[in-house]
Amino acid sequence: MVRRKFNAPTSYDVAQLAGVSQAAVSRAFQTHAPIASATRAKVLAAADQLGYVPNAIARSLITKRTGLAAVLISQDTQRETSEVLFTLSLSLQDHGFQPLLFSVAQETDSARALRQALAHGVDAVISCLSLPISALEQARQRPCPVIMFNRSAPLELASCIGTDHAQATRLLAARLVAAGHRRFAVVTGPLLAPVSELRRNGFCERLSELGISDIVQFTGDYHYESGYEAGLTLLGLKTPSQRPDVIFCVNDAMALGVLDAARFGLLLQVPHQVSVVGFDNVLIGQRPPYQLTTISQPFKALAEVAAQETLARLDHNGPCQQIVLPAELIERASANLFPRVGSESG
Amino acid sequence: MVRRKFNAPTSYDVAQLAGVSQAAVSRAFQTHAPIASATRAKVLAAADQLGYVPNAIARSLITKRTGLAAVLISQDTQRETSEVLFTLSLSLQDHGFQPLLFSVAQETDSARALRQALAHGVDAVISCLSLPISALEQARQRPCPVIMFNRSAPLELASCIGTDHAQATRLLAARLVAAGHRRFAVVTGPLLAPVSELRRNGFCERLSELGISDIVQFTGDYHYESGYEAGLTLLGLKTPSQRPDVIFCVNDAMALGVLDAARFGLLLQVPHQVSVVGFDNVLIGQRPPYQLTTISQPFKALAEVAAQETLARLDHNGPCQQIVLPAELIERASANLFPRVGSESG
DNA sequence: TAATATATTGAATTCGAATTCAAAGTTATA
DNA sequence: TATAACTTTGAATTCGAATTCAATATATTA
Repeated sequence: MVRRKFNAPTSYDVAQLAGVSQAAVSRAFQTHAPIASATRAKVLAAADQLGYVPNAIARSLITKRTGLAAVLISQDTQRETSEVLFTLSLSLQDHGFQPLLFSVAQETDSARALRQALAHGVDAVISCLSLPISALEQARQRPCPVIMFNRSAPLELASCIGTDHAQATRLLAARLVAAGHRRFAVVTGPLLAPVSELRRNGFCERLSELGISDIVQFTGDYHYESGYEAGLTLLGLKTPSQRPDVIFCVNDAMALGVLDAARFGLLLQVPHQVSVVGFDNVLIGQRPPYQLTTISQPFKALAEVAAQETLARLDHNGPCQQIVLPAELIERASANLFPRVGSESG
Repeated sequence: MVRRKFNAPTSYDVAQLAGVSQAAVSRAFQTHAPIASATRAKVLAAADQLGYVPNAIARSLITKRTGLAAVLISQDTQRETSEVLFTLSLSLQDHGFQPLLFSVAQETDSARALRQALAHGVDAVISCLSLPISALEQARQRPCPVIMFNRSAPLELASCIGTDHAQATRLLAARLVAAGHRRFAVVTGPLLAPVSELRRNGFCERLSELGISDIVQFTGDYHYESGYEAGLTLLGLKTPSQRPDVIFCVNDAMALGVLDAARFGLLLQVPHQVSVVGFDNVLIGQRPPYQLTTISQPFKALAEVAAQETLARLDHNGPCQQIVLPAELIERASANLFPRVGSESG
């Protein structure tokens, strides 16, 4: 008696039942293989009867394709963005890839995650984490294409798909100035957090171009609590006339914190006494108690582009591309943002 | 010139450089293989020099282990639970498994997802989706252990790890009655949604045991908007005396909707005129504008248990287990929930 | 020292599907 | 009808590491 660890039938079992060779079975399950349709029908019938499905492991050993796409994320990048992950998953699946998740506790563990992904034979890597050059070079010599998602990298080493954070905050800055705001404060993420930097720099540079340079800054950590603290600090001044009349937070979680600090902590009127703007368009921001003005990233489109880029890099051996998509300003009641007059180019 | 699609060195390359056989290389990378430590050192040095890492695909073909654990989720099960996914990922990774994600648009697509997972040769399946018996049987005959996460299944076919939803809502019901509430309303998820049923049934059964049977019900869809609608419907009665004095929603998203409908839509005082309770303990519920009383699932513990159960089923060929962990009541300002007198056993 | 037990070793085989290649079958053309 | 051109087929090989098994080397015991 043959004793297999797996009971799953193999191509030989199917071949025997269908009265053909193993090669025929293999061909029956491919789209462009030379096989008579009658033969294929016989094979598929036999396969169906046995419940046969080609073994993906054996297949990848010879085709060098696993159908796996590594997705590198960290707790932080995932926190407000299960939306990203889910959208990305669906897009990847639609294009024939299964997302293999590599979660790291800290973004600095990204290199190890990449190495593991390569050992698993993934066809491509989609990284929501920054990666050191050395890691990117390891991937290239495989070769295994890397697609950075909202992160940057040298274009000869990886494709970069992302939102145009800086452009979005440039437009926001101009819009706020046009609406009459003059005293600005910015709440950022941790120092050196790449996305935080992009958003802040776009905002501050445009303000500076418009002649506003004394911008109060507060360094937060992306979380609600640090936003709350920022709100108390920035708005709880002895001399109210010095108080910023608008606070821009580089993400929504902190903006919600600022809002609550302003209203519940300091009993200020929003947006009458202070305007608050966030970035991310999290669900809760659109609810009645918050009505947060914010910027929305085109995640669906980005995920779709990332999946397509994965295909392009693999199938057509395409070059690394940089693709940035514009974000959208969502106007709600948390900010005075009067209708703009004329067009404003950031 | 040898032309390989992958440039990665193989065990033969390492063997040649180290002056040993391919078998020796293979053994050098295993923990309990018979090999002299001097030989292993030679091999590892050569491997290091070439940047060799064992090819996981080839290894799995013969070992029948891929190190992959499928995680089945849907948009709904993921919506409020990126926490689950992340915690689960970390636990699985800690135990040597890499989570392979299968996202489905609807829970009814779960069988197809399971079939795909099996074709990918996953070592185990962790399903946050209900699965039809036929699918579970396919998995068993592999054999590939299945662990249901907050879903039920016949215990001879799958392990079931989950929160004790019914017990939690039973305790809640008793607690609300003890606090003096008498007119109850329940907002549920879609009809037949398994978790929604567990939560509602526990709640209603306990109320019924305590002599309260006329409980108003509203069928929602788990989303904020349906909660808002529920709030308007349940609380916007012509005769305020008929109004429920407490509304229990089977998840937080709907509870937030009810809260906003009560306060902003109908200008009612919470919890003075109506108490609202949810389930899930989403982040935003703990913020000042909501202060939602809710029930918190022990996700970290559940994820850890699920990962351990995966190991137990695989390595020790253990039997399917059912493990339920208690949930915790989080008391906040959205509900009148006076200190209980004496102990209450649900 | 001889005999036995133990530790290491490498050649050959295995896992399961895809692919190569030569042979056989089929159809189209002269 | 003979020939060329194409289609279909299966035997054999391949992918890369793990394992089996017989052979060799080393250590232990009598």
